[in-house]
Amino acid sequence: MPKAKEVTIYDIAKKLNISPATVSRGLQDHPAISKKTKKKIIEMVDELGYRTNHFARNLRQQHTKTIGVLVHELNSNFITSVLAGIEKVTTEEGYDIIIAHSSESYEKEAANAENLFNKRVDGLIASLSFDTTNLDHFQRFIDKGVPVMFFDRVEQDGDNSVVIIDNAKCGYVATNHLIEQGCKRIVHVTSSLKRNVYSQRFKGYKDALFDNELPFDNSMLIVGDLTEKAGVDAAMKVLKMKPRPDGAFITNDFVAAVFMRTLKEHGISIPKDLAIVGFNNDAIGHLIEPALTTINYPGLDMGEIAARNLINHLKGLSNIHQTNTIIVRSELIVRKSSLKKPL
Amino acid sequence: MPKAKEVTIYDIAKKLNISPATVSRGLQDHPAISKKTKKKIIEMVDELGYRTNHFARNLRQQHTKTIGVLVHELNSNFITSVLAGIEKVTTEEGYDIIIAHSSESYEKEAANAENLFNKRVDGLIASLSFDTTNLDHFQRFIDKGVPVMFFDRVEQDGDNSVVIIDNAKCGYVATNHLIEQGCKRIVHVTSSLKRNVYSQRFKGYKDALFDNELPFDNSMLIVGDLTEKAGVDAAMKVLKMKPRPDGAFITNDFVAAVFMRTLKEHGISIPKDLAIVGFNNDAIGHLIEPALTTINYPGLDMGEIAARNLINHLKGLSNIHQTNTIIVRSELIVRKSSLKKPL
DNA sequence: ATGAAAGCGCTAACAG
DNA sequence: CTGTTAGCGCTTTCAT
Repeated sequence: MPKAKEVTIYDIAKKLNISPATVSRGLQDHPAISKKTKKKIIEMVDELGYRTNHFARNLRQQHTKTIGVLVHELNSNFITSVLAGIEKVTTEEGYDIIIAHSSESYEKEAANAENLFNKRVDGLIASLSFDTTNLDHFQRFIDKGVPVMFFDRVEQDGDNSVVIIDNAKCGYVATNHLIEQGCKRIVHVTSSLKRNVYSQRFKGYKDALFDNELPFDNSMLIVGDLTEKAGVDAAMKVLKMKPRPDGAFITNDFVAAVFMRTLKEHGISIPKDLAIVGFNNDAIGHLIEPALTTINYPGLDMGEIAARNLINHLKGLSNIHQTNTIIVRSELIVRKSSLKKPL
Repeated sequence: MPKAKEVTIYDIAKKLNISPATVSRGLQDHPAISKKTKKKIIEMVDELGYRTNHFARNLRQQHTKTIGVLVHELNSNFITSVLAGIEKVTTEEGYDIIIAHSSESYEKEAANAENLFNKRVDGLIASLSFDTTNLDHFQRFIDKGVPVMFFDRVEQDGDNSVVIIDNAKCGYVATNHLIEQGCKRIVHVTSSLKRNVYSQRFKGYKDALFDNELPFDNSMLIVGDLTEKAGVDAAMKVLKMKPRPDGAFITNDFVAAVFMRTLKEHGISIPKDLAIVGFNNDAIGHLIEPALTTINYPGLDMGEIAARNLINHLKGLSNIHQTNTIIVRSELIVRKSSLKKPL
């Protein structure tokens, strides 16, 4: 195990017969350093293989140039696009990110928040886990003046800064599309209504029914988690309902795919007997049969926007607390799973 | 923006009328500190809301207690399970991880490696990107004595420590299964044969053909990347082949799903006309129709093993360079996409 | 069982 | 344009 000593700015300074302070300044492209010395410094850096010691720098500067990202899971298209968006702007701006995921558990989310807090991230971007109901674990950040941006799964009352889509509108559009296709009895398969995204989609769904003078009763609302089992259970429930529903608006593509498969296994024809609209535009959507109508929303943009706003705030260029809520566009993508009528 | 001053061990020391050194030792559970003072320290920590400054500690100790994880992508089941495995043992051991992904690009991989190197991770776990052909960017780690564990996508010649499955065997088993089902003309859809995993699966495929006295020629090998387009292209190629193949061993479930969909769109019946075996056991596999026969391998275990070995090495408990290659189990999961005969 | 003191590598205020 | 100096918060000999 070779143990080559680390090169420091002192080594560079000595070799060049200048002071460490000058080296430090040269390295940061400080305006008050002559081009000549800068060049000499850069050359010596290469020659000696110097690398900055971030710990020394952070210790000194009292900030970390890293931002924490707290998500519920990593395994969806949507989340990975958000991550990509965040990554894009953070690396542009020279920030690092630490990604933590909570596996949809409140405890883990709180623990991760704690950990990121202790790591002293300069800012935080978060999407809440499935069973998170209070935001106490973010209080410490706020108390210390560490800005927090929430995205997608957020707590909207309160004065947090959030980046979201118009979930109510999406729910409305999805449901309305089913109605236009001739559906009269549309179930809604969703997840915990305590989470903003689901409660709002539900609201949009109900509004669409109401506006079209279709009745709603509670048996048409099927709540589960987002697992495979939830999809199967929902399908089994629907199979037992009389009269049988002729449409389903499902809050998640994966669940929709499972739901569809299960119904097909029981001889239901999609979309003829029952039309389906999902949510998220995940890759599975156009691999299953029939291809899944769904709501698309731009994870990449959400990530970029969240990160951009956070960093601008950090740089003092803007204040996060002024632009409280940012809504990004979303759209219905029509595929075969919902088409009872020809286009 | 409130700016509450950070609490340091000096504050604790002062309050307790002891020295900072004692506080430091108390915090690390040093044996030479009395239970009484330890207790007092812990209490004061809670009272003042002290949190360790990792930068000061790292600066002093010259190690970071973080390990870097370099992957090609985040968006597969397999990778997220590996990550979960790594996370499990690293958190147990008090290590942090920094995840970087290269989007299958060599440049990004090299840049990420560089970045992790500069972050001074204590160790590195990596799976190579699609078009990585040389390992120069890891040389710096090795030179500095920073241990590196590769998993899955690795470069096997050379004396790197790797955690892998027996890809050749998997290729053999998959192909053999198709032969048992009565397939005579089996194509192999795969990705760059420069990557060990693909070249070995290819080898297994060829060996199985050979052992069963089936001919192989190059038209049966279809190489692409792992995108949707690759799946479509492969299917189009197969449609034009005469005589038409009656089996396909495909190195990736997603590509297999696209491949299957495309063939079905062109009137090919699966598995009757053409049987398919995929690889990875991704979630799509049992959502598509017919459900996909595939090779399952335990990402979680691979992650745990890689992390465990790395950390043991770091702790001096074992030497990574002795146990060069670790092979974990893998298995064929038979579903309908390959079943020409009843079970 | 505890304390004093030095130093990890860097930056920034101040001085020139 | 450059140097001097102090100090960020922690750990770790070496003393006691």
